[in-house]
Amino acid sequence: MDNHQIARALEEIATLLELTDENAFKVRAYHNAARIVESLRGDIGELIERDELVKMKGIGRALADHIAEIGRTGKLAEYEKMRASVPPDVIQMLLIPGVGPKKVRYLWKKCGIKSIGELELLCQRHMLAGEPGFGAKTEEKILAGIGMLRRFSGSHRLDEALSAALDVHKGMRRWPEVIRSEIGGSIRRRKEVIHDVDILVATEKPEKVMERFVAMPQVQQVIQHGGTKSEVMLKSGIQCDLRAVSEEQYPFALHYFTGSKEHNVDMRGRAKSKGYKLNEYGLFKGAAKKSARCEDEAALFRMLGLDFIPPELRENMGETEAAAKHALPKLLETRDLRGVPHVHSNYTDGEGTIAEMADVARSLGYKYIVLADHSQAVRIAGGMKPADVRRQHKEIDALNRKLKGFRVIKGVEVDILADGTLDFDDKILSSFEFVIAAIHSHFGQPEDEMTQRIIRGISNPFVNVLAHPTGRLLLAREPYAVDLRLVIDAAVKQGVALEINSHPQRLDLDWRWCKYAKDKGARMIIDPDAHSADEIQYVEFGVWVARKGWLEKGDILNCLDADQLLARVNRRK
DNA sequence: GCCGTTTTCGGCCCGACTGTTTTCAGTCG
Repeated sequence: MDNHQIARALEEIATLLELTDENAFKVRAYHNAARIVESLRGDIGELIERDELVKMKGIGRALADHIAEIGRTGKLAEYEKMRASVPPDVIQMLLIPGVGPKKVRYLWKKCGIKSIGELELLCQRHMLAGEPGFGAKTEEKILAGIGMLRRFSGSHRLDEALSAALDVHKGMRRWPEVIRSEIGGSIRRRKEVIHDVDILVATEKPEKVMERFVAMPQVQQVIQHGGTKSEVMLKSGIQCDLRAVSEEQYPFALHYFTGSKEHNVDMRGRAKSKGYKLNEYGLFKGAAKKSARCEDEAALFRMLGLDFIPPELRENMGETEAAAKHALPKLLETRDLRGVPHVHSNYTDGEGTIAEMADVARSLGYKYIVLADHSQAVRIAGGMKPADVRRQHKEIDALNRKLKGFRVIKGVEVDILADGTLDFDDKILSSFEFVIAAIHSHFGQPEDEMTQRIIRGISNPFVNVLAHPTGRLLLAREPYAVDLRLVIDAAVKQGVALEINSHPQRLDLDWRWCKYAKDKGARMIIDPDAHSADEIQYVEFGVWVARKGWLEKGDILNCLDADQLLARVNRRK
């Protein structure tokens, strides 16, 4: 079993333990272990063999043994019986907003309800009110929750959540009661998938702000409406939470509501060990009623002996330890990028002409683009035949003669065919200055076949970059089965860079792999895979991925000028 | 279940909101 499968098994056990009313801290230990295993890069089999899991923080003797058993046998004997005793649809009920393990357990054990459908029926017939802890309002809330669950998946891509958040936030900033405000939560941490929008305001009149918030035109339904905290469902289908604090409390609250939860737990533990109590309202020494003063988040980190931790890093992946040792990376910034690789034109499935794409990139301050239209096999995108390539290269030459201080590099996104050969022969490939290789077909191959296919594809000496290494489409298509570890190792060996495809639908390479790739000596490029001129700005999303992955300027090839970039990649041939 | 520069036992982050409650449990983040 691989890391992901083991993590899922641990999550499942944690959920089962919740339903059986097990010690909450034990439940947390399993959730925590699942997260650790999920973010582990490298071969968990080796760690199991060498019995090194137990050395990791959060995994003790018992969990290490359990993980080993799951890794070897695919299951955990101790929990098989429990799993068999809980009907799978009972677990589904936990997905209903407002329904947690305690309620599910009661409904299942005392009322015999085994599925969301049964629960819905009983609520509609008002047969639940009267049970201890359940009333008419609870029935309404459960029905609303079921409706919400059916209408909305509850997961949204970062670009969609961000634009919904900005829309609400823009309106809010005009209110006279709002002193300052910010979008926090996983959007501020730039996670690729978002569950809800968190907004924080500093104000002296929280009730007034809450009234305005729940009455906003973007609001579809009010879920909660309190004096300092409210939750609504937006018409866009995204849940939006608002918290209000005072000006003095704001930096503490901003840190708290940015998360992640795991980062916060770590920070609070750190505060506690230094004799403080940390919450969203302040940092309190001993039993003090009055908080230490911090004008911003940086001051809060300083109080705890830490360097400022950028929001993207706050995932409890070693950032506080690094901050304590003044060893945080100097993260990549968008202005470090000099050029834009991987843009498409109307030669294939792009909307813009080559000149239009170049113009927009130039107006954004970039020095070059790498045009990379599809090769012939990608019929649906109108892939280029050799004659199209020759025509395109003439057009680029003519354009480059006219452009001053900007360059269009002749590139291609060539398909890796099912057997690992490339869609153009070496003669045509040699006519390009920059070759990006990609998978666009036969996604269903078994893992070892896919892995070998990709490795064979990138071993062609004309290939410079492997595009979107897993092929995932967020919330739409799973990654294809591939051993990314072997692929990254092969890319490093071959001197092939890995793409951080910045299209918000892909964000592939995933940030969780960036650190592994970097440690192995890989280089990355950040590109928008732009199919129209306005998509060039997607590179920002790729920069966020790189930042989440602890990457610095020196890790990214398109922080180089065009000449340096080409000199660098041409060393292969 | 984990963990230890106060601890190998007894802690484990902390608070808002809601609904069903006369003081609190459940849920959520």
